[in-house]
Amino acid sequence: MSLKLYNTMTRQKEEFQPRENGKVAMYVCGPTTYNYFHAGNARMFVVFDMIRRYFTYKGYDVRYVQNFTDVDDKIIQRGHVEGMDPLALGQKYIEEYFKDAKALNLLPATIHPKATEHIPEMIKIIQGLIDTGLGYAVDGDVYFAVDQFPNYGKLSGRTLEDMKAGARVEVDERKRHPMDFALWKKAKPGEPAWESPWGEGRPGWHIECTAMSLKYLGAGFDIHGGGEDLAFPHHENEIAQTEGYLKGNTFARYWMHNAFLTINQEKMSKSLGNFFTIRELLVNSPGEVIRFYLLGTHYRSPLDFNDQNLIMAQKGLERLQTSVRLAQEAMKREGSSKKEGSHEELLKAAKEARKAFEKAMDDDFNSALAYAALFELAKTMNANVQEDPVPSHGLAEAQKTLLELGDVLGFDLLHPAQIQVENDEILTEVMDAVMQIRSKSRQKKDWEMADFIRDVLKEKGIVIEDTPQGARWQIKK
RNA sequence: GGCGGCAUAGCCAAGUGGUAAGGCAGAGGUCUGCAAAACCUCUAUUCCUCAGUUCAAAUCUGAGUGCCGCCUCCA
Repeated sequence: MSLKLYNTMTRQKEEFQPRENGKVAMYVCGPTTYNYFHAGNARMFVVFDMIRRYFTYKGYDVRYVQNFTDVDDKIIQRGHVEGMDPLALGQKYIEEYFKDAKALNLLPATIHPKATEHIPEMIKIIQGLIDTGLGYAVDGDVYFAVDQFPNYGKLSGRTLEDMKAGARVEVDERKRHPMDFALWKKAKPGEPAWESPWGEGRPGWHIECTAMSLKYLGAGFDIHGGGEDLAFPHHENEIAQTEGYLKGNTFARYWMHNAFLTINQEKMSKSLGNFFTIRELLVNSPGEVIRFYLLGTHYRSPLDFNDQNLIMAQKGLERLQTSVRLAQEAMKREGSSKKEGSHEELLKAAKEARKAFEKAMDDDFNSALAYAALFELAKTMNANVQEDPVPSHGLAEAQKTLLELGDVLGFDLLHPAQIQVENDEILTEVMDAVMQIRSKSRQKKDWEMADFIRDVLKEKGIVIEDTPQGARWQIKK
């Protein structure tokens, strides 16, 4: 039952050993809130949400911290463009984040700290770095001296020499080393600013994660995650400043990075402008479909985004939802099968699905492989659901397992829309009447009328299906 | 220039030494007044190319080709 995960730091899969028995402390880099988040960001959120859920399933008490970068150059720039106070803009998109997160069924983090609420903690760390010679102030800016930190580059597997050779950026003359990065930025007039020992300014990008992760998780916490583009420079710099501040103690024990979402094989990014926000995608696709699509590929493989893939995901998810629906309908029917064989087959299938599911997820969270376990179970359920009488006992267990495992991946296979319909008394009564009328037509072999009713309702998004046990209907958008 | 990743059926996608999961699409069949759903059967002698290691390779090694990412803000 051991769980293996790929650690970017060591470039191999390692057995997960928590810092503290039975507990997992993880920090995931959250969004910079200057816009709605896009599908690429969503992949990261969904992947780590899935990881978090699986740890919980395994019995760990998970403390999950995801920050909001609510002050930074892009927010200031965007605020300027929109004629809005940058800090207010940052808050606005924090609120919008939660709307989209809900649609994707992302669990709220244990703590969602904001950069702007942790300035004093950051100043303290920066001061500590200056005191030990790892940081230096120049004209109101403060930089981290990378050549004073022995293992700079250990996460991304490069050396200062490598980077010097490949430097593509104009070097700020005031820096002691070209790769030195900002811990504190002096404010220009009109920019959001906080008082500090070096004058008015704002924190550099990396320092917030150091301050907030140390505050809420403490040194040497278990997992630090993010998109693979964060490995360098963001996480590299976090390691340097944090372990420098901690006098060499380990910052985080496992580093996890998800691969990108691509569009036409190219990285989807705000910089390239080739992105879709989740808000836009939600107009045509339910959040659960987007989620199903995002987890259908292992998190460390690139995933190409297009409409066809989204449609395939929708069909796949519907298959699982249909299976649950069929099982529920079957169990409502009278009687229970005497045939032990069906019970046995279902119980065995449930057991094997769980086993295969766990095996897949234990191997570096292979959600794509875990899907196969769900589909196999659904297939066995479907094959037994038509039996009359119904093997209720085995079916109930199988359905329970399918729902539970689906939930671990963040899918509600009970199909919320359907539940809503069932709670709508008027709709249910009207539909009962319509179904009776159609049933009469069919008894009189008035196929024209029966088909007409079916066609009209289909246009309204209500699908009627005739079965040996009678007709049934469901909402399908 | 430095560092790293990927290449599996029409499409998506698992599989890292033992003889190709799963999904979507497609074909045939069962059921059905028809339709839908579901079920059954079929759909990669083969995993970018070439060479090598091995009893055995999609999996390991080397060379090559193609695509992508990081090195600058980026999930």
